[in-house]
Amino acid sequence: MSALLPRKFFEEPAPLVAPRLIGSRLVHRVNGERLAGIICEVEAYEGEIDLASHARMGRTARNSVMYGEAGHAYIYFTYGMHWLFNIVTEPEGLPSAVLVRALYPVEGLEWMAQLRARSAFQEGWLNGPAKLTQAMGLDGKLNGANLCAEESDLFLEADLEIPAEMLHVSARVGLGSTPEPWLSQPWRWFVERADLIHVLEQRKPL
DNA sequence: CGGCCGATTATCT
DNA sequence: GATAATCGGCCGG
Repeated sequence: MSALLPRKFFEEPAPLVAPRLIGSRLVHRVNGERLAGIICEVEAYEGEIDLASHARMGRTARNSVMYGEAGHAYIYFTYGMHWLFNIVTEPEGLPSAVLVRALYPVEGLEWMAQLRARSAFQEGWLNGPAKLTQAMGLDGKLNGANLCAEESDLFLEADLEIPAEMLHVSARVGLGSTPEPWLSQPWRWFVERADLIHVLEQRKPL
């Protein structure tokens, strides 16, 4: 049994929580089966001051879970067709979240294949924020879900230590006309050569 | 390869 | 009425 990431883990600024999430395991229990992937790309969105964040215009119906307790799921719909999955950070009242942009698939690959039949390659199933929600079966029904409760069907487990040389940082992507300095803020973290994660998995001590 | 473009609709001005 | 924390297909070099 792996350890559930506790509430405390998430009660910090998103740019601190985001890199620590790399290597942890996101699990969705569906029909008694586990769908799971190792987090290998994230972005931080921190506070109303961050002009790339949904919270930049203050609290609205859509972004309200960002203002709530840390360790809940913020799942929103965009581009008329895609769901994106975020993890809320910071204590209540401070709107912050970490967008999960890529996973490496490790459990429930058969189900993922069903959910994402159109992609031929397993490698490509979870390497994008909208692709991973589709493969993991995440959508608006799970918006606000508590990720830290024992009985939750969606949660995170401590898992891999990613070697520092595999972890990279860059500006966030897809922000359009966001003004500086927010456009260039180095708040994206990702694993280069995510395919090597399966080697790390096999080396894991029991 | 890389870059451009259309899809499709909830949300906010 | 405009925009969007994207994706996949199509085009040209």
